[in-house]
Amino acid sequence: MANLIKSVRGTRDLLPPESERWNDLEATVRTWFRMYGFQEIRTPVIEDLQLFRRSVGEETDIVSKEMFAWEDRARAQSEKRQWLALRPEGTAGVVRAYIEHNMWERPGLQRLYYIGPQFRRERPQKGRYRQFYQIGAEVIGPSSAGSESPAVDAEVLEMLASMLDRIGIKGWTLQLNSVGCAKDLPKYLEVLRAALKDVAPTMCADCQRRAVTNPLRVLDCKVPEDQPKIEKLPRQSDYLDEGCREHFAEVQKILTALKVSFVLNHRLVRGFDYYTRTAFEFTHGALGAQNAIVGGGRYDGLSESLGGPPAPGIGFAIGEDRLVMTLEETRGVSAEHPDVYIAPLGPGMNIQAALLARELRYQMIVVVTGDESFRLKKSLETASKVGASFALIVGENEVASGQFALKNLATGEQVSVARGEIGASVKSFLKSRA
RNA sequence: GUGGGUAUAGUUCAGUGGCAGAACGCCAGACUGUGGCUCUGGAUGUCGUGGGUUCGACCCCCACUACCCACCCCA
Repeated sequence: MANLIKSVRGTRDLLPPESERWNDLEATVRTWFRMYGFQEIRTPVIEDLQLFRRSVGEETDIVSKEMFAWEDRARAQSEKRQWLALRPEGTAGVVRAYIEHNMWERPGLQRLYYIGPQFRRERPQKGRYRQFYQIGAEVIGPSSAGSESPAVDAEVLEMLASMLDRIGIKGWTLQLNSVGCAKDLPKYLEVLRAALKDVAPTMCADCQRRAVTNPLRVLDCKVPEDQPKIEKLPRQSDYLDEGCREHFAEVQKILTALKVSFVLNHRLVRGFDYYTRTAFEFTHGALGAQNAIVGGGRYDGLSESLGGPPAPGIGFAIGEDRLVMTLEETRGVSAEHPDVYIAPLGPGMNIQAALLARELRYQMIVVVTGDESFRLKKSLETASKVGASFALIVGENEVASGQFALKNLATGEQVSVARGEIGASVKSFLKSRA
């Protein structure tokens, strides 16, 4: 078994029963989205590489070194050369679709959600995969539709908080910050750079590098010795312009009134260039080093930077892999079990079993069948191993008489039931148990 | 991209410079169409890959690869 083909680095298979847990999770998330008027959008996994360069940002780690990208061979010889990429995040594609399909012409705000895989060529570790899944949502639209309102920020955050509660995530923390806007950010960066010029050389190697490439990331440093120095750096909150400051204050006011708990973290920095004003993260302690389960923020200039109309928006992405991981800390895994295992007995009985199975399935009963070649002993053994509630014996005698042996595998009790009654007696038992 | 750890049956893991192991799981049987419990039997490994040391390597050495964890980054 040495040279079998295996799943490639950073990817994995989701097998039952874990896959069922993912489905459960997605089902509750979908209904919760619906309660807030969100509808699903499905965009391609492949996009034009330029999309991510222009939205996430050329200089970010994600775009500069973590993308799976290749040149489209069909066009390589023509003038219209094109580079394609597997999407590393979901917002860019949604905003691209918003622009491409003139969605600003639709009434009101667009409330869109998506569930799907994202790809980043990182070194895998706990809670970090090269193919990972995000549950994301965006609220986007013209300002006239209210897209810039702090009420939208607050609603999105309140939705997330109650969604996490509903899913059963205990002990999350919401961290909140305002990262400024196109008007005030350049000024803050200037001040920060100036301050770092003196301090950075005394800090850790990473900070020295970040002071040049991405000064905001210095705020995110975790090296203990650097902390006092970072605390003395100028704060972004002191450089927000009037509008951003009021906006942020209003978001907090609503959240407080709604009793959504949060902590302000003026050092919260996000990794994409498009974020403006409200930025946030939901973190959870059970995840090790990769402790963010949700990340998001406002992106008021993104549409325009992609050549679209002004369309302020706010969105987030939940790390579904990490969400499931935190769930496993608190809940047990429950497997799916068939209601009835049909044990065909002897030549020709596979056909009879198929007929009966269809009748029962039409009554929404979960049916799995054995094979007529099996000895009854083996069929019953398999039936109890797969966790079926009942075994239904289908032999020549039963077919001839129309009376079938239905065995309760938990109690061992066996009854003879007329063909038309099988579904009803199975269902009444399942109902009594539930 | 950098550092540390790990690699033996389907799974979780023992193990010794001299014949490859356990538990669980899987398959079969304990007289005909009755499971769970029990008993008996069985299969499955190039001991991650490639080199080296040695009379002899699963074990010692080197390289590679993969996985895990951390840095980095982020969901």
